[in-house]
Amino acid sequence: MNLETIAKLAGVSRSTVSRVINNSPNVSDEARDRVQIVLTQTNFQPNIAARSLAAGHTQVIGLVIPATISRLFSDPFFPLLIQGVSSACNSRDHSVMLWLAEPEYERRMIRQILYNGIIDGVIISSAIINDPLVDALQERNIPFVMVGEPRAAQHINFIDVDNDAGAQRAVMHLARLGYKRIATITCALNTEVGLARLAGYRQALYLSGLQEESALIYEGDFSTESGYQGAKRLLPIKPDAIFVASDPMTQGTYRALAESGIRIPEDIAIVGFDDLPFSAHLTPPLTTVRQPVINMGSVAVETLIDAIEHPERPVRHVRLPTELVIRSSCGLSLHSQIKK
Amino acid sequence: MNLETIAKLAGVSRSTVSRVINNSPNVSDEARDRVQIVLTQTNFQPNIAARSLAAGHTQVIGLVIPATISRLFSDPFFPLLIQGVSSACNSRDHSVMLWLAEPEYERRMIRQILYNGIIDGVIISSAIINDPLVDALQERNIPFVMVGEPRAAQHINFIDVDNDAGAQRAVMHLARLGYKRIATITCALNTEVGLARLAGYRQALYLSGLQEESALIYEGDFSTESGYQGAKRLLPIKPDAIFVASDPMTQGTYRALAESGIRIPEDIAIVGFDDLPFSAHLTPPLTTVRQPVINMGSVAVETLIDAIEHPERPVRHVRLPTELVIRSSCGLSLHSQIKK
DNA sequence: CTGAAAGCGCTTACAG
DNA sequence: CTGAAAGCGCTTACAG
Repeated sequence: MNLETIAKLAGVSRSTVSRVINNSPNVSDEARDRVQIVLTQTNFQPNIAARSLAAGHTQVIGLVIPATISRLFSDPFFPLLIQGVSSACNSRDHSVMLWLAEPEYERRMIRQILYNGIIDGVIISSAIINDPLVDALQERNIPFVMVGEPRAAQHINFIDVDNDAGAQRAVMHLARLGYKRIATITCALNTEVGLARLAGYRQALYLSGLQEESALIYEGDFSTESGYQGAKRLLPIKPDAIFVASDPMTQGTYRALAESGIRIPEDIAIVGFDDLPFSAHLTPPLTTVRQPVINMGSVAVETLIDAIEHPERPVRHVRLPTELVIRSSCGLSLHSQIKK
Repeated sequence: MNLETIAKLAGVSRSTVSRVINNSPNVSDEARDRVQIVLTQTNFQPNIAARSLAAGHTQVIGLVIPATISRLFSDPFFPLLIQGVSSACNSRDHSVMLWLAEPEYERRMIRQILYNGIIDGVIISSAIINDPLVDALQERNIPFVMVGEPRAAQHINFIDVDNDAGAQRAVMHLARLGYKRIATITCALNTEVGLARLAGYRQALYLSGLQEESALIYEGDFSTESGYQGAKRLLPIKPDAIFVASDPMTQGTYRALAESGIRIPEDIAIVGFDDLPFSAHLTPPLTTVRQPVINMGSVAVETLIDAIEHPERPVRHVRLPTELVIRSSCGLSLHSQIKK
């Protein structure tokens, strides 16, 4: 079943069939109708490989996620992102090819991604700083967009959230509620997110006239385990609130507090960042900064497709809004007052 | 950069280059060496689309996961599986194309999967019963393997774990420790896993001379929430142990018990099924049946590639072993005794 | 063992 | 608006 077959059935040439499939305007209504009918009757789907070869584009995009294996499993961020990308591709009639990679991927994988000749562009999520893939992509002029603002962003399409402002917002919330010794468990500080959220924390302390204290800052690494360790380390110096810079770590923090018999929010307040599906189901439900992850995936796809179809358009930096979701882990909030 | 270029550089024909790339035995050592050198020097990667068109295969496989969105996020099973598939593909020099779908996918997606002409075969995970994709695949004779035994499995390649035996093992463990009123929170019972694990539970009760009691069986749906609801529902009838048929539900169960002030394992024992990364980090660490998810993904890939390359070989049913991992949620176990 | 050539299923100037 | 034809980059009988 190929163009030839359809052409014969519709009584036109291969060229015409190709034109109606690709929505070319240069087809008479009559011809278009005849072809359309055969198309739907036969359930015809053009061969992507052939199209790729002839047209130079495939309607398939690559999604590469260079995250450590363990983070991939424990952080719902990734399934969420994949879902956003997948569904947007779907509705735009594209397909997605997936590469999961340890942060230091091998040259072989990069080569595969670059030269397989079957991909119109790529989305990179959570790249490391100075990702070699990024250089290669730029050099070969392959369209790509990053999820998460990269270090040198001027000529790179990216989608992100304002991590700095979001973090600041979360910590200001704490400060306004009257907390004085606000600690933080950061994300890995060799990532841009990690840095940005820490900067937001500092800003907020500054704006609130609170003293920064290095003992109150614990460097985590996104993992639940580091949230646990962080809490254990912080407790002896008695913070009255902790800003945990990524929700998965929050689970470890909750556990550490429970073990020490410290109650949330009575004895200590917790704010998170992400608002993943589980965050609302912690005990107590977590007050946290919401990041629209699925939406980030979709917007990344839209941006990529746009960059593929209009290479002349300028680079795009999309910054999606963040939102503080108040639940009951900070006490004193409207929500928890109602509960009492 | 294409075969032609390489051929020129190596002083041979296009055909010869193609042969060395594809490991054809019909090449002189001398020619092979010359080509090989140019190949590595130029970092050449053949165009998949062209290969596909010419050879009829692409070295790319499709992975389709028809799970509800919410399950996709909350159940680490999926990232784990994707990881297994991805890494096995990688080491076999294949790529993976991903389709996430709500269980009732549209005809359009099925068509895309079937006819895109770029996929050598597909892996389907967690298919629903009577999945239309499966029928279509069979009809068109496209190689595929399922992760999770399907209802009518005779002519279908699948990878699974012995869910029945695993569940039985878990419940026998409880029975041997002396628990008498053993309840269960099942997986969705419109899935094969759900049915199989329930069957294992029943078997174990029977073998232990325990009375089955319908009030002790609560139908969950894999979600944490259902684990919570299940526990709430079960508590009033005072079970002394619960077999929770999938670890994500276990988190809800733990929460419900904590809210009611019921201690694990002192007041009630819990066994799970899956052994996902978080299972070891619950408080107390969960005793559960380990399922080698990543490995299942890899074996699925191996099986698929084998089926693609050797269509004449018989259908394969792979059943990976399960293992009871004893931690401290059932009390009385070696592990918890040591801790005391 | 090796090369010239046909062909995979499309797209897209080009001529009409 | 439409069709004949060239061409995308490979693979693979076929002949030697």
